[in-house]
Amino acid sequence: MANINEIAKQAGVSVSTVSRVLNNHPYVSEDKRAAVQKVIDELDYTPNRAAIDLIRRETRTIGVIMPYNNNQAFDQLLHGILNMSIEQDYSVTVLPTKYNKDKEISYLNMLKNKQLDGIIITSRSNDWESIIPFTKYGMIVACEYTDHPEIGCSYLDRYSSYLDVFQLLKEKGHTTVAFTTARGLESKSTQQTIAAYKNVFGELRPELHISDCYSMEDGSNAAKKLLSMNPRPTAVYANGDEVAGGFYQYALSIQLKVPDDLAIIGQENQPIGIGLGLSTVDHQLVKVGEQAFNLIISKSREKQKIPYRIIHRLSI
Amino acid sequence: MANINEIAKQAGVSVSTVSRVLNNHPYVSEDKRAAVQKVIDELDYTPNRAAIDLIRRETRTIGVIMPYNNNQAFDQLLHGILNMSIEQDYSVTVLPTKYNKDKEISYLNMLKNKQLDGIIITSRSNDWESIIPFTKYGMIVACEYTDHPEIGCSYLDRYSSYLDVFQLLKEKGHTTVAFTTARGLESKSTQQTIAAYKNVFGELRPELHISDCYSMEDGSNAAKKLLSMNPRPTAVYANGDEVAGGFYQYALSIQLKVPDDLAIIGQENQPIGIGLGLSTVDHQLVKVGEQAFNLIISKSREKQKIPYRIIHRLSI
DNA sequence: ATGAAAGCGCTAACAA
DNA sequence: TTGTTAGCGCTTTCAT
Repeated sequence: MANINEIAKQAGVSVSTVSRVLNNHPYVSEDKRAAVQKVIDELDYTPNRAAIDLIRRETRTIGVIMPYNNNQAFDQLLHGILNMSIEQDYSVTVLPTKYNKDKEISYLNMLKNKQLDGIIITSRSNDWESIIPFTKYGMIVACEYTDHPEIGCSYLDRYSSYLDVFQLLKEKGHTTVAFTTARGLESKSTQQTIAAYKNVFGELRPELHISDCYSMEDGSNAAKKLLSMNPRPTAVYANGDEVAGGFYQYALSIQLKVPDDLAIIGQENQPIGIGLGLSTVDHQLVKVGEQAFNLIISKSREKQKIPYRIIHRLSI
Repeated sequence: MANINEIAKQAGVSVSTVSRVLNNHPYVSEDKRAAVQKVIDELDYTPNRAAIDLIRRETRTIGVIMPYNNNQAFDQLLHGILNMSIEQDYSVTVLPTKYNKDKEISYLNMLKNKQLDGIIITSRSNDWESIIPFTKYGMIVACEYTDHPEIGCSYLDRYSSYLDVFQLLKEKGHTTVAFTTARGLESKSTQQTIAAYKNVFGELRPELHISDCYSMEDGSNAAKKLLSMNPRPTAVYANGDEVAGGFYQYALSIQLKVPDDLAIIGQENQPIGIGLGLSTVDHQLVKVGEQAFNLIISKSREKQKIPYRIIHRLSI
């Protein structure tokens, strides 16, 4: 395809003038501008983005590190990020890690080679010490809280949220309450859940915590295990509405009534929870994503807490 | 950050030699190679990607046009695409359109300005005539069938699949069967559903088709409408397992038994369907995505049909 | 208001 | 095996 020299030649002007009309600079006479535009249209010319990126030292592209894309929570985050990227005319590149440390680092290197202006980390497997050196090359924003001043944060206060829910359950008279998590102890959010639990109920009997829950099916399996205990839990806090849905389904299948026999509360206000009428705590992940994007492009390293809200339906 | 000239100077070699070690070219003596590598490590140097893209005329990045990211079906496609992109060391950029025609065209322009090597269209609002001119600038692959030879296709044979399901339902003795779709008549897949329906059942009473169904809640609402008809449908083919789940939920809530009073079959083998034991037709969207990606990077304009499979559970 | 020219950081053809 | 050099397509001083 034609380049800027070609346009300049055919329009009978210099490349600088062409560049000026391309970038809407002032101080271009109307006739020259028109002449240039005419040739641009005729030749169906578009400036080469790589050349512009090279000279401008920016790509207007940001990357999103996420373990999986086929997961409701990460999907909500991504959705928020995409919302803002459209408004701000940025591109976003998805960087799936499956929690592979090396992969994660290789993605961070895209900052170093100027392929990306910034990276949003929705979940990570490397520790901050390995990540922070890359802030030298571009903005890094996390969707979790961290003290490190180099990292901007758009986060939800999981601990408070978990505390709230467990307290609510306790107030309703539940003494044996179970909960599920996605990852195990290597995950900060699992650790926070456990801490909140202990804060409210004193101690945690290990069998009341089931990890590796992602789908409705996982929820059903967890319910099966939990509800065969004696005494069995009277309430469960699931790490997502799909998992909560699995609990609901299994409970019904063994003639337990929700919430009388089993109280259920999920997370993230997902479609299935709406359909099933499950109470949930909405961590507003879409907003978390939107805010993360805002931090990136405003080059801010602020720590921004996004409020959660408990949505009361009929399952607790 | 340092550039290739800096490395060359400090290593006491020419830039070509540096370039050669960077690209693992043969004909570099071991000592020079070592010297260069040493400086590269010391200076923590990484080649600038924009410069490489500029000269190579490729970005190793492909774009994925999709209406929404927060949708199970598109998510499966994206998942497949990401699977292959990791293997092939490509980046993928998400291009959300919300079915906005202009936005869609602006994304296609990223091919023209060399920002993207190729684009996968998972769903579109522009007609092919507007899209095809862009094949001049890069590969375009669609996740639907089209005759146009310029467009590679990784597609599912929706018509056959719909035909199969309706036939199955008919064989089971159902005469009044309803179905749901996402979009209305502007969508080819809706048109195909209707055509298959008419092929099997002769005519379609308009009230048996409900569009704009995306979530479980939409499914419940559709069920409410459908099941209050007289005579009411005895089977429903939902355009997704979440929608099917909504039907299931509503049917149970009014004491209808599945499948005796209402047979339900969904699509895409989603977690909720597994949890609820709903029969479904799995269009293998992950594979469709993977194949689309393969077509793009092998620069093939083939038409590849991905087989579907009906998964029999207990809801029909 | 316009143009000449010097890069941005890299690759590759050519020469040695 | 190595170096010189001419670009890739653009932006941006600096003159004029």
